[in-house]
Order: sequence, then C-alpha cells, then structure tokens
Amino acid sequence: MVDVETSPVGRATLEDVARAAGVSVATVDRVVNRREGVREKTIARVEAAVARLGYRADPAAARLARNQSFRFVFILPSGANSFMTLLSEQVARTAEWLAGQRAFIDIRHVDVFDPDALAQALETVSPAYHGVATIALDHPRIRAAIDDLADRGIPVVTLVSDVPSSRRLHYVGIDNPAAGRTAATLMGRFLRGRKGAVGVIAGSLALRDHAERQFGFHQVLSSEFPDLIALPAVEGRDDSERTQAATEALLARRPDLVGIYNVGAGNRGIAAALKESGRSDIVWIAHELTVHSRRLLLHGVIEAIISQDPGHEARSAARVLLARCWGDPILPDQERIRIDIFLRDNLP
Amino acid sequence: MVDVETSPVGRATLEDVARAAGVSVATVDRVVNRREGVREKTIARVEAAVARLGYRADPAAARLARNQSFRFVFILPSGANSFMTLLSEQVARTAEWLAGQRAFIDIRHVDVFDPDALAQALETVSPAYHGVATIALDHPRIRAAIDDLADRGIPVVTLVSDVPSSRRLHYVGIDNPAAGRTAATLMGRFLRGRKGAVGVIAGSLALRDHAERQFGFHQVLSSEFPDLIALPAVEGRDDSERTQAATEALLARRPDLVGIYNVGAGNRGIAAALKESGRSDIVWIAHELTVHSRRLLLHGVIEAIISQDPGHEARSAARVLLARCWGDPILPDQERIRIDIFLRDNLP
DNA sequence: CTGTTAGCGCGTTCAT
DNA sequence: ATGAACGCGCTAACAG
Repeated sequence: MVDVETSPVGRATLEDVARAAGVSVATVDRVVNRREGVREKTIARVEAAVARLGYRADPAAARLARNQSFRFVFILPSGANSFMTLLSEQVARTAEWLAGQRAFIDIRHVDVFDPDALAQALETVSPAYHGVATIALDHPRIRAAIDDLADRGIPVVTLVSDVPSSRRLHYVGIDNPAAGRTAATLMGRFLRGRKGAVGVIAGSLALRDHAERQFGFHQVLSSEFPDLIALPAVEGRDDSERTQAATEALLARRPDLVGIYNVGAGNRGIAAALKESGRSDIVWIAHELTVHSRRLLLHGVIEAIISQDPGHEARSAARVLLARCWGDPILPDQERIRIDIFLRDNLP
Repeated sequence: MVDVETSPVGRATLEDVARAAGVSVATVDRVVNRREGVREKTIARVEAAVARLGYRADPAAARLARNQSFRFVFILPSGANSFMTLLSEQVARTAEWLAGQRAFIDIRHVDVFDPDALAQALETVSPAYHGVATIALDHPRIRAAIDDLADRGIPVVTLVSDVPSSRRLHYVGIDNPAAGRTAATLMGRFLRGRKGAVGVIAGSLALRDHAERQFGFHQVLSSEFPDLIALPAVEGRDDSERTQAATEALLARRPDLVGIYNVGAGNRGIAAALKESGRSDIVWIAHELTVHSRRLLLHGVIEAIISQDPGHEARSAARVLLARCWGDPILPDQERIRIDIFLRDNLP
C-alpha cells in the first residue's frame, strides 16, 4: 500500500485565485479565458496564482453562467434498413441526453440514394442551427453544400460515410478500407485450404463506405490468399429483394463459389437465396449487427459480422459538435469508432 | 424532407413551472425531487404544470447548487504488466475528467496475487471515500471485505475480474467465459482441417477472469472442434520468464501442438519460446492489446487478440460510482464492456 | 486596463 | 404546508 496518488479535494475557485493574485474575479476570468485587455504583468501574476492553487474552472458553473443553448440537425436516410433504424434510435436517445446539456437535436430524413435531395436539405439548413451531422454521399454537389455550410460558420460532421475532400469538421465512423481488409482476412482464414470464388455484394458503389470496403477486401484477398478469387462487386441497392436476385444470379453463375462478403444491407435476401440453393458450405461475412444479422449469426448462417456501434456514433457526433460550440478540444481516443468483429460467442 | 422531428428550444425553468402552477419555486423543487410535506392537491397541480411545460431539471445548475464533491479510490495491482499499466493510465486520465465533475480519484497499488494485501487495503478504506473500484480476487476474505464496505455504505465496483457472490454494486469488465469461447471459435476456424493439441496458458487459475476464460475455451473447443485437443492450462504467473519456461515445456512435451491460447499476460515469453523453437505454424491467440501484443500481431506471430478497452473501463467505473452518488440511474447499454477482437487489419 | 455586480437555475436554510 | 432569499462558481455588461 505504498504509492498512493492523492488528489487535492476541495477545489480552488475563481475568487480564491483573485484573492491570491490581488486582483478581481473579472481579471482572473479574462486571463483564464484568454480574453483581451490585461497587462502582461498582471497575466503573469494571475497565472502564477492559478498554478499555485491548481485552479481548474468548473465547467458546470461556466455553462450555467453562459446560458446559451445550441441546436443541431441530423440528416439521416429515409430508406430505413435495420442499421439506419438503429442509428436513428440512438440519435433520438442522444437527443434526450443532450437536452440536459442545453443542446437540442432535430432529425430530418432524406433519400440517401438521391444526391439532389440530400444536397437540397443541406443547402437549406436554417442558420438557426449550430451544427449539422449527416450520412453524406461523396458527390460534387454534396461536397459543395458542405463547404457552403462551413463558409456560413455551421460545422458539419459526416457520419458512417465520409466526404474527405470537403471541409467537414470531423468524420464519425469506421475506417472502411480497413473494415474490408478485416473481412478479407477473416474470409481467407476461415476458408483455409479451400479454393474458389468469393462473391462481393454492395448496396451501391456510389456510396463511399461501400466502395472503400470493397476495395480493402479485394486488396487483401488477392494479395494474401491466392487460392481465392474475389469477384467484382454486384449491387443490391441495400434492398432485400434485389440483393436476393443478385445472390441467386451469383450462385447460378459460379458453382465454385465458396464465400460471400456483403458490404451493405439486404442480408435477408442473401439468406433466402442461400437457403433456396441448398449450398450450406459457403462462408458468409456481413456488416452491421441488427436483429436479422444477429439471428443469422447465431444460426451459423453468417460466420462473422463486421460492425460499428450506432450508439457510440450518435453520441460521438453530438460530442464533437458540442465541443466545437463550447470551444473545447475533442479527445480523439474517445471519438475513434472501432471496427467491431462479432462471432456468435462475443455478441453483446 | 418530410418527417421533421423538432424539439422545443429554450427550456422551462423551475420558476416557469412555479408561475404556471401558482406556487413558489421551493414547492416545485419539493415536488420534483419527491420531498416530504406537500399536499396531494398541490403535488398534482405542480406535476400538471411540469408535464405541460415539459420541464426537465438542468443538471449543471443542480450540481452547482448542491455543491458537493466526491472521492473515490481505485485499488489496482502493483505487479504492472502492460495491460495494467494501460489501465492505470486511463484511470489517471479519467481522474482529470472527473475533477471537472467535482469528483476526485485516488489510486492505490497492491499486489494482486496476495489476497491478504488486497483484503487489508479494502478493509482499511477511509470512510472519507464515497466509492471504491478494484480488480478483485475472488477469495473469501476479499468477498467479506467488499460486503463490509457495502455495509458501511461505500459502494464497490469490481473491475476486469468479478466477485459475483459479493454485494458489489456493479461489475465493469467483459464476460470472460464468452471471451474464452470467442477465442476457441477463432482457434477452431483458423485451424480448419488440422489435427492436434492446443495449449492453454494462464497467469493463475486462482484469478477468476483467467479461470473463466479457460473454461469457456475448453467448453467450445471440445464440443465444436473434435479434431483439436485443448490441453489443461499451465500457469505463467503473468510473468514473461515463467511464461516462457512454461511454453518451452509445452513445446517440448507436445510435438503435435498446433495452437496456443494465452489467457493472461506474459506474451513476450511466449514469443521468445516460439521463436527459439522455430515452430512457425502454430496459431496463437492472446489477450489484451498492448504495445507488445500489437507488434506481435502485426508481425503475424499472434493471429488474433481478444481485448477489452481500458479507457472505457476506467470511465465506466467512474460513471457508475458517480451515478450512485447522485442517485442517477445507470445506462446499461453504455456501460457494457465489449469483447473486442483484433486482427492486424482492424487495429485502432 | 481593471473592478463591481447582476444574474444563470437550482438547493437549502429559515420564516411564516 | 408553503414561500422568500441567499449562495454555488462563473460570465458579461457596465463603471471607473
């Protein structure tokens, strides 16, 4: 019981510092918050007192005194697959939480496959908002709309899928090429000793996250697992029926199919096609933990799920926006969204 | 751009409610905080006003007015392997964060392999503390010490390794049997088509987390992968040298060894033994992402790492303790510690 | 340049 | 059973 790190209890207040430095609270406030109009000498005196007393501002009191509130708008896809529904729910929860921090979230839904609709939504964001979070398409008009908001002083956070060339404040989501590589490594390892083709299904390669995953997957599979051939991606529009049709075509075309990597949604369609075909030895890796993918994983139909935590993402987007409004720094560690791998054994 | 969920901006205050209900703020406060001494009729009137205005207390103002601060003590192992060092760092960071919430953390270090030292540390916790977090041993004297603290009104949170039969407030850590099962599934899948023995190395089976992981691993490996034989666990005391010796003995004893599952620390010892033996085809799965295990994973020596996020654990323990002090509910979703799987592709 | 002071929304006496 | 008033630590407007 040596080595006891003890923290001073009972913190110093602005007034304590003022007294110690022989100045008024207003001056201390100016120094602490780096405002204009204080002599160098006074600054030094105050800073010495701050250091000596170990003063740290009480954020609760500051927030109360500042008495501002903020409004953010989250623009989410309306074509609600299970993952997007989860995300919307988590945004709603986050909104409740935020209300306690004097910040408020409005939610708007737009068609994610329609760049014009999204662009228009972004272009018409009311100046009453202090921040925007959205699942963006990487498209020139969207990029312009984001840059425009930035010019108007409204920070934009991209969620789930990034627009790297834009002036968005921050991207909240996983590293999608890495997610694709992760899927490829799992696929290759799970298929050890087998030869054949691996099908890749995406919602749309116009979606940056899907394209990036696909890219990472092909990269690793072709370089590390020469016995496996990753097929060019087919598109299922994140929709069960179309995905089922695409899978059926794939199964018919490739009798040598040993694996399927689904980059997007529509897992129920794949399950149906697979069941119907009777091919039970196909290793299937999917994205996003939802009620459906979870069930398929538990039944051994899906072998692994690569996922991202929608709750973490919603909270992170809100924290980043809020930090920006308060001028606080963000903690990159806490905001980093992990690439989760779920097997049936480590399901939450 | 239909479907716009708009939240009311500009929240109602206690005073607004008081005015609306025709009473004073003190009375509203009594009703809202469920204090004694208000007539049924008045309560009803106030609650109606609360509902009508959608009043929600401002936690910042409440904390400020209450003007209390709390002290917690974290009792951590002194035998610092890399993971424990990471955890200590994260606890220190959390302490900084907490200071902003008017709560303070002291850190104590004790020998984790000595139940008496830990028990004594717990038994002598000063009544000045409002909560304790510790990596506990599951041992009668420890259990008694925890229950004792609970009797004294000091809540205890167990970290990383649980003491389920005690009256601890909460366990912050992963589901260890599930972690073991996860390791087994990965091991079995990665070894598809191969036959042989799989070695299991633990720090000590007296540590509940290690024993549970070992249990889960054996359970799944024996039931799902009949070609693989999980050997009884050998102990390495979470120490590199002893772990190296144990691994060398294992390698010598079992020429049919195809896999190693290390439940605890000491990975550098295993790496040394493996290198020296020249057996490069052994699938090795380890626990906890540290600088060492990370390097081994990147070099392809370790195939997968099962991990838990020490930053999340430290913050979670603090949040749970704080929530208890404030009488706030905890959000199980946010406090659940995930079983992370890292391959070289999804490293943070 | 620096000091004084009135709130911010809620908790908590102390009166009534 | 209810109300008035002060204080928590900080910000901001104004005074000097």
